[in-house]
Amino acid sequence: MEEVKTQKTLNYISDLEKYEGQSISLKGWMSNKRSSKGLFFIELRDGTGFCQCVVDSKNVSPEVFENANQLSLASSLEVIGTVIKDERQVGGYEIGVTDLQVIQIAEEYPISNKAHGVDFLLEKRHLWLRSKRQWAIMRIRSRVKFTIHQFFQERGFIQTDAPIFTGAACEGTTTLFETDYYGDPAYLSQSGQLYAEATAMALGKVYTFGPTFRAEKSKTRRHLSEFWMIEPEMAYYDLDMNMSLIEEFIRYIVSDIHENYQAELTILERDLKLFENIHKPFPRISYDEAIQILKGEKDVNGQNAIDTLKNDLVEVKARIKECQADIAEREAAIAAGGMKKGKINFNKNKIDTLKNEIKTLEEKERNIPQWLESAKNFVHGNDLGGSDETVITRLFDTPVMVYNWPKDIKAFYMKRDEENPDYVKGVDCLAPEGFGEIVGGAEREDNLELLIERIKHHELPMEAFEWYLDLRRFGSVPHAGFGLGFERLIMWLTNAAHIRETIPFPRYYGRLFP
RNA sequence: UCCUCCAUAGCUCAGUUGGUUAGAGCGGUUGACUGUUAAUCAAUAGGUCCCUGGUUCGAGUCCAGGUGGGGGAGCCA
Repeated sequence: MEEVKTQKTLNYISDLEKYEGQSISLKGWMSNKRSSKGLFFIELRDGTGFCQCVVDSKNVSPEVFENANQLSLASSLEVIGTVIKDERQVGGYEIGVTDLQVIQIAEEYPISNKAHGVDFLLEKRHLWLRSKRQWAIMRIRSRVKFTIHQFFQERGFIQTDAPIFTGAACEGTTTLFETDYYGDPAYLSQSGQLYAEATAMALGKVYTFGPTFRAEKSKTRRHLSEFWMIEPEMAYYDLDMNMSLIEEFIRYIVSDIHENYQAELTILERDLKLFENIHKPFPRISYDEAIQILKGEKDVNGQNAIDTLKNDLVEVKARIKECQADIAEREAAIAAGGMKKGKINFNKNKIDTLKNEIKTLEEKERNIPQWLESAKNFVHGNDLGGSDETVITRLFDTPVMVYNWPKDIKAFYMKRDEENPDYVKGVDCLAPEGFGEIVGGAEREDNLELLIERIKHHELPMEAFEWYLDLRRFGSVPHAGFGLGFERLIMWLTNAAHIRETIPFPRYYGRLFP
């Protein structure tokens, strides 16, 4: 290889403000290029950020100018130039290029800066991760992971890992992935909770943070087959202490992102209302109250769930009419003739965009009546469905905690309510803006006899739970914990359209590659 | 497993009651333009209309079956 002129220390886009007026070298990839006569605007990304590099034929040699000309999308390169403050730029700085060396000219890059379908992008996930939105989501994901550890470590929690191979289904409800374990069947863990209960009895306050696996053939924007879950478990905590911890925890993470990840939130076009409201207390409502709200029997802050939903439907229908009128108008204008080609194309594009919007709206138009029916006809004692959660959280601007659930729809290990034995001390935390359940938790049943009764009632294999029952035989104490779906939290924070965007390489029904 | 929508150029999509040679934008290529922000403008290449069968003088369009995908239900975080 030829001797390459490079500096020994690397400079990064994230540090540009330190180098204002100085000459530096940046190594990265070209994410976009615009040109004018004698001028190239090269958008460079280096992993730490994005920055426009200006190649002016007046300031560089003909060879360097030709190098810039050759660059194709995603090509790798090194740029040497002066850091110039420029308010027009997203990061506030641009590079006045003096030298530019090509590292590799990329083949035709499949991902353009225009719209793509989700399936196509997931097929190219290894490349899609380079796109600006994905970049922002991955950075926030990394930060939240760090912050979660920080939150618990600061409070004296010990991280304990739960096994991934398990011999039996923890809760006996969901479908598990079966594997061959030295000739015996084993399952990929669907929850680390029971193990966290054991380590909590050893270490007091603990948390697990690892992958979990569910073999449900779910095809929704909120499900993955492999996802990360964080599961704190605290000895001597009751339901109220548990709820307070959930609230403090979520507020801590959301506030941290708001304070430190402004640039990423801007790229993601995240509505900042979430961050303004996160300091308000999270409402705690019982299951019974939630049902009353859902059925429209009880208002929240003067708002009625059923009326709100009906109003949504009216608005959707009105918007569809608006779009249709707009399309008709533009089509008539084109048909009338005398329009220039550029203007015709602009209008055709606009029409396509409107048609797309109508498709999305029509899907809502089909769904909302179903949600209305589901809400109105909700039978007390059933579990809340995804649409029911949306209807309830629609009325709040902070996360909402729903506690005290009918025992038959919850897992066997939840502690029964002494005052009302048909209920258990479970809690679900629902995120606003339609993102739904992000936390499920409970105070655990600490009474040996009652726990055995519940295992029998759920027809679970008693022998598989003997070790778990030991936790109640030897110094049983009140304790509580919760599980937080990491990707659901990221989805909510980043306003991701799909949970598949919140993990580098998503695994779900129908996808194992890349 | 059920309900529902969809499959046309590399990508995102139009394509009318079945009718001659299937269109646009983006991306690619070539050219113009010295401050562009998904730049703009001009030209140009690019097609197994998902598969199989059927109806018809004639199917991208209609019918049946299949395959693949989106959204939702169930289940859940």
